[in-house]
Amino acid sequence: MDVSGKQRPTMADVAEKAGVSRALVSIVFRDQPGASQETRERVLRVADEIGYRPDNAARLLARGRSRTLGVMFTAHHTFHADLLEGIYGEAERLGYDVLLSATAPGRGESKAVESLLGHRCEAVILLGTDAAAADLDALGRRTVAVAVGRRVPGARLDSVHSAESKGIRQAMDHLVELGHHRIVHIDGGRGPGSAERRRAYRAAMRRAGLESELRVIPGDHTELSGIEAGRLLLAERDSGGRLPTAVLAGNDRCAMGLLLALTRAGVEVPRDMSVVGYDDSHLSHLMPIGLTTVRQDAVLMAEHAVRFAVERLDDEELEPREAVLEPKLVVRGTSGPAPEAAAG
Amino acid sequence: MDVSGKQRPTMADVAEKAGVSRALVSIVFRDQPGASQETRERVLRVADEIGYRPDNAARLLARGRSRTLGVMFTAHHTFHADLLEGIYGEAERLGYDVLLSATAPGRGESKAVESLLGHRCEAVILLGTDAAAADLDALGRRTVAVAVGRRVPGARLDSVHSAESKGIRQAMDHLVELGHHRIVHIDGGRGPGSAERRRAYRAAMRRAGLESELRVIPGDHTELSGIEAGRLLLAERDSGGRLPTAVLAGNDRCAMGLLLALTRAGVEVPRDMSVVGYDDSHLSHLMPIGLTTVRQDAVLMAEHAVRFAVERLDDEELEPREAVLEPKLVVRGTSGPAPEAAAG
DNA sequence: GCGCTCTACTAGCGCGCTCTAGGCGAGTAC
DNA sequence: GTACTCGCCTAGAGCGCGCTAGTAGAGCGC
Repeated sequence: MDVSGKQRPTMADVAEKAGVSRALVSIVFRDQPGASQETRERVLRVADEIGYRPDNAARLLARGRSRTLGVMFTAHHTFHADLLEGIYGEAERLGYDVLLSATAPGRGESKAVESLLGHRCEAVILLGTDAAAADLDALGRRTVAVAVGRRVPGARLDSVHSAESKGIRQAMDHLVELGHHRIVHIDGGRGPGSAERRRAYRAAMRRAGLESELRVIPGDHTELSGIEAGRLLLAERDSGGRLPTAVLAGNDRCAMGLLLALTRAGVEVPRDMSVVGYDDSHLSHLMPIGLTTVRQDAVLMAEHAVRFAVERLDDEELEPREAVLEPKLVVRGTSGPAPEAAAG
Repeated sequence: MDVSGKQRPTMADVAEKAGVSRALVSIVFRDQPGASQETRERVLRVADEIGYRPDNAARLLARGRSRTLGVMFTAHHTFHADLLEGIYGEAERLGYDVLLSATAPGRGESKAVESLLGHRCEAVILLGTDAAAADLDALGRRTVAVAVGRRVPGARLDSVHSAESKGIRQAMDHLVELGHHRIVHIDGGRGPGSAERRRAYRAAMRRAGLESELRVIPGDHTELSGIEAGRLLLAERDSGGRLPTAVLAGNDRCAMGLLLALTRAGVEVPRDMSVVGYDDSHLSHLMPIGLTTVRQDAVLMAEHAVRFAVERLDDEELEPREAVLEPKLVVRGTSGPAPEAAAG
């Protein structure tokens, strides 16, 4: 009866077995008016019996709309994982399905996006893209796109990011107030938001009259870059230099790596050095004394991104919009008074 | 000309503009024989001009097969991120597309799987599922499914996992050889592989004549559980107890959390305590002195999983198979001689 | 001339669904 | 009676593609 291979049952099978037309089955499954309660129940029962499930591909095709959002993310970024949770929630609320596509070594952003578009996503949400602005502009013209965590001035797409400069300014004010002078920044290379953070760091150093101490160590938003920066600083100390009293990391992952390198080498945080991260990803809460970091509300960002996408789907003519969320410094245990200040 | 909304161009548009039939365009895009080189180039050029891209939904529908694998994973698991990379690679090699669906708070495994199936994935690969064996069996009967990182004896699906007991045995042998007696295991609750690891730990302790020291602290494969276990141990020490000399963590994330808790509290690893992880995820390489861990080759596991899925798609009648990969202890910096042994 | 093969191409059905247009019977109004 | 509505249901076109069957034309042998 049923053993004839794993042939998916179709609407026609349900219709036949329930003694109604295909159209009626369709109505029932779309939960639309036009069928009696009795028939509805019978159809659903039969469908369940023969294991029928609507075929999305056919559905999309027939409907013309897929009500599916594509999300590009990077597998190893914990902050992206935080964002994903928010995206799933908001998308479900708005009646959209979500498809994921990861970037990974050997699988660049364009491949990931192509895959999504090929699966008929109506819009793509890019988490932390580092594509050229021109490419993003082109993408935005071809389809509905939203960039998260990154400003893309002039490009034809919506973006959601936090006011990087404000976040950095808060962090820097915090450190300066604690008496820090030698404040080093490990940056995020061409990662999303890095340019703004770097700029804000420089500005803050100047404003505090610390231009002479200004120093940016190149990094890339991974634990490894934090570890390497840590090693670099420790090596400098060992060859007679002085450690900075505070480090402003490019993000939490980087801060995490740095902390590991430091604690391993016996540098106590925050007694000997303060460390501030950026993101407030899952990691930051986890640490025993907590990472002082600049909070970007992942859920809020995610919700904005989804809403932008959906609103633009409803009205293609919308001008590109930009949501700039207020970041907020969260002081936890990794920042404290500067050693000099404490010593005298 | 082109401004008429964001209407996706179809094959017919390309055909018309190139002055050929739809079928020919189809041939060109499927890279099939039956078109002259000249025509091929013209069609591709035209397609590029008007921004045509094949519509997957229609494609699947017409073809009957989607050649798409669905992967369920958990957003915050770094080991899953490692697996994903391998999956993408192997799937591409075999000509399959990959669709991702994450589990997250508020989005259980069944939801994630339904989403994949709804998008016409031919097979689903479950990374670290903790679903009941009966559910997995049902899933395996309904579609082609592969469970990664978990044994599912008796269920109608393929599985790929490592020989947990061997891995644990190697780790335990290593610790015992180093003179450790008080070896505690933080387990992974009902997480994949946990039961086997727990059992193997117990067996190893017994074999080493250390039943009296046997102790399992409940955990759940997250950093947090490592931190909490760390706090617990430290609290016990502070109220007069003794720290274990070694901890066998449920996975790397847990080991990571534990290390953070320990180093924060001034417990030096491996001088005061040895820590061994499980997975050899990205994290483990990153740490300055490196985490001693049991290596599960993510890429290899991923490749097996993809191949199992594809092979079963080609031959539905295959008996359920199980790939058991040899794990391998990787000794890095977090394990060393037991304190007592070193002291005397 | 015929039949044959080979290459380059096309017509048109069908995948499983949505959705518009409409049918049918019963009720309600006049 | 006609005219209209309303609730429940169906016929059938079409979504964008893949694919089978077939055609047109060139070349070649006899």
